[in-house]
Amino acid sequence: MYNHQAIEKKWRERWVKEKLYQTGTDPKKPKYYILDMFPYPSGAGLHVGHPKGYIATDILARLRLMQGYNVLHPMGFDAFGLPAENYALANKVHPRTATEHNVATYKKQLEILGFSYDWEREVNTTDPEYYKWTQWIFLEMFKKGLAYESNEPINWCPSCRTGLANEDLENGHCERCGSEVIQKPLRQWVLKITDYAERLLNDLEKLEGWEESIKEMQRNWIGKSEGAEIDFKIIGTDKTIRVYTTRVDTIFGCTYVVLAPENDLVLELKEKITNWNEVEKYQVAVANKTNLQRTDLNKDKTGVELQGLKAINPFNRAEVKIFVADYVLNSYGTGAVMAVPAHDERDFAFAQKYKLEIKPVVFQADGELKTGEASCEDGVLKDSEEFSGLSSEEAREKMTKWLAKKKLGASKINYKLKDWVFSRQRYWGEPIPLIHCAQCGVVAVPEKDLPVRLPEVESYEPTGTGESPLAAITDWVNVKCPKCGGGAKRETNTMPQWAGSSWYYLRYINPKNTKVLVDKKLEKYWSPVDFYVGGAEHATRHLIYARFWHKFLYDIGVVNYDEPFTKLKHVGLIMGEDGRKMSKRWGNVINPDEMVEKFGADAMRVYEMFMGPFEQATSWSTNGLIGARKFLEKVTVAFEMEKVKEDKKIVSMLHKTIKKVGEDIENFRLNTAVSAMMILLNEITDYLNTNQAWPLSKKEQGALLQIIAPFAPHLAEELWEKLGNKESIFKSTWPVYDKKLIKDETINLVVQINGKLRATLNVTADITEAEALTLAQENEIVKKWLDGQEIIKKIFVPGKLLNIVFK
RNA sequence: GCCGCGGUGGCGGAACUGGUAGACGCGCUGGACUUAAAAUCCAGUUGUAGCGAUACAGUGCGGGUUCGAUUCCCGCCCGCGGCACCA
Repeated sequence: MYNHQAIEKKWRERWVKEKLYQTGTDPKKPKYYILDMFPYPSGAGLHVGHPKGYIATDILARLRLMQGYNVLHPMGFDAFGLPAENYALANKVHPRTATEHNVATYKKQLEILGFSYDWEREVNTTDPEYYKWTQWIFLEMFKKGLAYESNEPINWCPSCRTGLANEDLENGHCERCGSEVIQKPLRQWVLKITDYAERLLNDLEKLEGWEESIKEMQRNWIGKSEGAEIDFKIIGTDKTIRVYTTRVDTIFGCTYVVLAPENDLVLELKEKITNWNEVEKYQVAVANKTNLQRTDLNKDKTGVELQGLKAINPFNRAEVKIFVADYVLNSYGTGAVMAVPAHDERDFAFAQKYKLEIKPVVFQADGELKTGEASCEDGVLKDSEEFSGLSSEEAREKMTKWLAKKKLGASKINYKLKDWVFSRQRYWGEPIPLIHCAQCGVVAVPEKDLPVRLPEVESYEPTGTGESPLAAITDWVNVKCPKCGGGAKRETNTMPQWAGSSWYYLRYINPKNTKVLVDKKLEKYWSPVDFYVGGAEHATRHLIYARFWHKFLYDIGVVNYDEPFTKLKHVGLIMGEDGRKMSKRWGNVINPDEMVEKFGADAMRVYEMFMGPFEQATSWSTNGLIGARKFLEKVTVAFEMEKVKEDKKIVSMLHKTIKKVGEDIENFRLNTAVSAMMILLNEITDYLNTNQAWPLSKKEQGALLQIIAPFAPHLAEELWEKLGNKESIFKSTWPVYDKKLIKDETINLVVQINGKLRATLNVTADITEAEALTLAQENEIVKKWLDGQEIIKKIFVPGKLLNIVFK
């Protein structure tokens, strides 16, 4: 049993003393920027799932270090946010105090796992010298017109008493606290991310190093759709209903139009609506529904006809009824649709319920038409006047042109992506650096006055009226207008947690320099991030926001690349031993500190990599961890042997393993890398036991330690030193495998008969087909199978197999 | 419903661009050591039949392509993740 506690402590101290992991700056060397998503330092501390990603990046970082790269492998903390504030509320301590405490705990926990972070570059989003630049970026956006105030109804969490972006919702519930979100009109700052929608979508194509699943989620989230807006005149008024559709081709089947109940047009038509009472009652009923009721109860469609009004289908002059119904969303498209029940499921359900006409106009090539349901596929148009006979695709193009010519509509692209609600009515966030002046309007805080620091407050309690607690601090709020010098008030909203994490990867490049956001020269060298690793839960928020900010910074000339992360992998969850998500509720939470103390950081590292494919979720098994420890134990025992008696076969195996481990780390296939090392160790141990000597020379023993080192850095250092090396193993050069040695002299040639394995022959690797056939035919089993058969075909795969086919 | 990913022993998982299915680890069984247990070491471990060599079946299900399919194609079933009245 090796003493992991003593060894690990010894080497951690030595690494710090020697500044081993200080970021390399030799300009002649290539660079590698490898980054983990930085954690939010919660009060609960790290759980075993956290380190999985960190271990993997650490292994790759250490490989790159040994391959002679300048490696940038930093860590920091995303420390603004609600939990610290709520904790502060409950315990009457400043959120900063709670945050500092948690950061210290996290650092300690990260330290004992032996990561090669350059802590001199640590960032913390709550540091005023950091958030100065978060504020600066916001101001640049403000100056470019990308930040605007909006009084539109926003998602409001009554429990957190704060506004939320669409991305922060989960089935109409607050993602953070789970309470039901309501719509509340409130003055908010909003960022025009939709201006970047097209680029955010298109540039996904360039990101070859990203997993398809995450790119797909982003595509979904951006939700581009191409269609047309069409005007329906309302008879007897000067008003028109503008609808949005992606299926102009079905317009001859339009039998009514629908407005969202909140559509302003409804109120404008009040005088002409003969059943206004009924309509108004419906509007109120819908307004009282929560988001959840509106979206989740998608079974029964409801609505009310606007009696006394008809609209005109611009294509065939048909008069159609007008409805309000809450299956139409005011926030998407124009808040109005043309209903084609024959070719849209929702319209079909509504038409059935209210006994409205269903008129099919698009047919499949075979003339078939489904009955009892809407047929939504493209087809060939009928009963569509001059457009009859066209395919849906042709029709869409021609009809859109027709609309444009007649000035009755135009083609239009819509996105599901909404502008980003960027303000929070909270204390523990970056103050939005704006000043409201009665004379000058909204004025940016001058750059020289940044950062706008968070003031000390008595109470963190949100006011509940929609104002941030900052609003109560009058001597902070009241300022002079930077423009006119008159009395003015500070903006009291703060930024969402996503703000600080939208650019932190740039800060690591020059964390000590507070004069600029990012040093251009250093940025040119280090950007973009070569490899980025983190949880899939950030696929549609953090990763879209960061891409958005990065593109903006690119546009204003701050950065050289228009995508921040070249390669991205997401880390699979570690589940409890019972296969369920780790949670206090199930009592299946594993504490990493305890595991490290008992079995060592090296064992923990090896085990978490060995568990399964990196991206996949797998269940924890403490027995598995013990298995990893046993492997390290074998390594230790082997290095107690001094005598050497080289063995060709095992030397060859070592070289194969060097090749495999190197390639597997590159491809993040860390489970098979560990397995390959275990196989090699098993061979070595067998040899040691029978021969009482090492099958490898001292130098080869060193190479073995070098490939183990990224996985189990402490133990590798210890044994490396024992081999007589004076310098750290991470200052050594990654071993190069000998191509000649990985070639096998003999192979097991598989002999199949009619595709079934019947024998394996141990033969020289370069055996020819003729030789193989002769040998095979001498084999007793093969002989038996071939007896009396007429061979019609032979397939020979050199170095692999011979397949003999008869009859 | 739509999109993405996946389904292999008792369990986690391996198998390169179609070429020995089950590597490696866990667990289990038997044995050695021990007064005993733990630890360690050795042997076995997909199922069925057989003392055995061996044979047959076998990678969610049903088809297909191929000398040969976990891998490719078609049609299903199930699980996970995301989105969801987005017109």
